[in-house]
Amino acid sequence: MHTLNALQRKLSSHSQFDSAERKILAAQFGRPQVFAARQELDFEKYSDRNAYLVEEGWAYTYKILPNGNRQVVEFGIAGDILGFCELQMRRGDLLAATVTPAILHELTAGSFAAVMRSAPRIAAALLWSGAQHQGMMVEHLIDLGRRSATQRVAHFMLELWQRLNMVSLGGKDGFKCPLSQPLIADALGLTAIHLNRTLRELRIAGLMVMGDGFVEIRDEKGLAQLAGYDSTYLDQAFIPKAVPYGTHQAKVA
Amino acid sequence: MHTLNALQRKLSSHSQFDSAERKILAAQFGRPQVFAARQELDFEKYSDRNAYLVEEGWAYTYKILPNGNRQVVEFGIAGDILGFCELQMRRGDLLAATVTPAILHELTAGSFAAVMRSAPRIAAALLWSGAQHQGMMVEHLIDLGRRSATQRVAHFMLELWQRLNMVSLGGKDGFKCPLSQPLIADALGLTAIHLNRTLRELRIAGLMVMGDGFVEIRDEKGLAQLAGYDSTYLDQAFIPKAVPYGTHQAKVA
DNA sequence: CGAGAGCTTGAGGCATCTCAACGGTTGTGG
DNA sequence: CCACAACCGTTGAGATGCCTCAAGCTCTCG
Repeated sequence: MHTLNALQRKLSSHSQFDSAERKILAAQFGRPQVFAARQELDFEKYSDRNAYLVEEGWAYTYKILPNGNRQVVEFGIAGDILGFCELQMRRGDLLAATVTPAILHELTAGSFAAVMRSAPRIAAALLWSGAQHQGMMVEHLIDLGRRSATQRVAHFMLELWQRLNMVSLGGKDGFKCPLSQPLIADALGLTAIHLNRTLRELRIAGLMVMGDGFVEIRDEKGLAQLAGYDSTYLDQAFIPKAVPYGTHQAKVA
Repeated sequence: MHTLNALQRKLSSHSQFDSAERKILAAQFGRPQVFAARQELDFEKYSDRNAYLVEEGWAYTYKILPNGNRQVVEFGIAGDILGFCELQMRRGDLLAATVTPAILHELTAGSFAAVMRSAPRIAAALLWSGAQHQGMMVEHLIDLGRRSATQRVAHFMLELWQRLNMVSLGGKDGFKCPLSQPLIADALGLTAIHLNRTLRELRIAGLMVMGDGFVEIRDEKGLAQLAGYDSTYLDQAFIPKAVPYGTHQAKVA
């Protein structure tokens, strides 16, 4: 039961699980597999569709356009679930791959349903995590739509840092980051070339330095102001007042 | 029970509801309110957070950046739910407003929980709709990140047309569209000025015409090819094979 | 030792933005 | 009923942020 640490760590800021709940999680999600770096992930590996829960390492989802352009939709780190929406819906054009060597749990629609059914508190935590995920997508949208290149990079790095800190993978003044410049560029809607120049600007401005697989945040406040960064959409403290979805003891007319 | 038609129409492509289920829907979601055009919607109207289900009319969610720029996140038409993720999560910076006069249902976290609990098939349909919604956000992301202005407009219009058709609000060769050019521009990450020129190009190319509150699709295939439009992410036919979330009769180890 | 990938820099081009202006429509208040 | 404000749609001219093309260097891997 030493696996599934990442998901529990992430959801723990929402609620702690007891041993029965941990058992359910382990039974349903506990099939970790080792993947090499730069390996494609198949959302249709079996007859049914499946999603991936990241236990360790980095992965991402992306789409290739007809003209060959690539748009990275999201990066998955420990505790993240990739392909959740593909689980619900046939959608052949969204692809996924690992960045680094990674340990992933393959989730099926059935295992998901079982968890939602039998462990209401986990279900609520997963929905909370889904809402957070959607908040990130909104922010990503704004990045691409209305922020300049420097703002995008600053915002992206601050968000990534906070996400890593939420699963104890960040450092005091930076974080390990295996993402290549072409990969980040395709997430931010930029050219790798322009991203490179933007990173240089941020370095010269004394705001942040990226290199050697590490991102060093030199001036958090400066970056936050530049990016208009407001982290409430990742807020861990908020717990909904109302009964969370999935508590199935009561009957309602 | 003549209200809530829009949601049922939208979800009907996923599954049909019986009279008991319709009763639950009406009891929990059936509090329609009339709103004027251009009216702000408050996600914190009551002590608890609330979302809005669109019954009739058009609305949208957006965010204002520190520099005054606006990014429209999504447009809501009949059957759409705005602020779902805000229901889960405190997030003060996302705003919403009506475009036209509109009839909206105010949804609370509690009413949502009650539906999820007591009507599994509706819960499954709502999750399906949520997945579709997320698919749209992915496509929106790609619009902003990797498509040219003409491609964005073409893609946006085709998607909107299909969404309207899904709730029987579209026409054979176009649709009524109350969105102003500044509004669409802020959704697509463009200037209103440039959007205007882009629309002219599309008109001259014989692909589509927008004017007088109507969008006329002149060459659907041409637009689809230009935009790289693939509508599978809105596919209505797909129904997941596995047991949907929320069926709570069985117990799982 | 060669191939492939990433990082970096230079020079030129273009898609889109900014600033500016005008006419039409709608709503509003005196 | 008129005057005015606010918003929208449209067009022009100039500026610029980002892209494209091109090249060289480094590192890793087979």
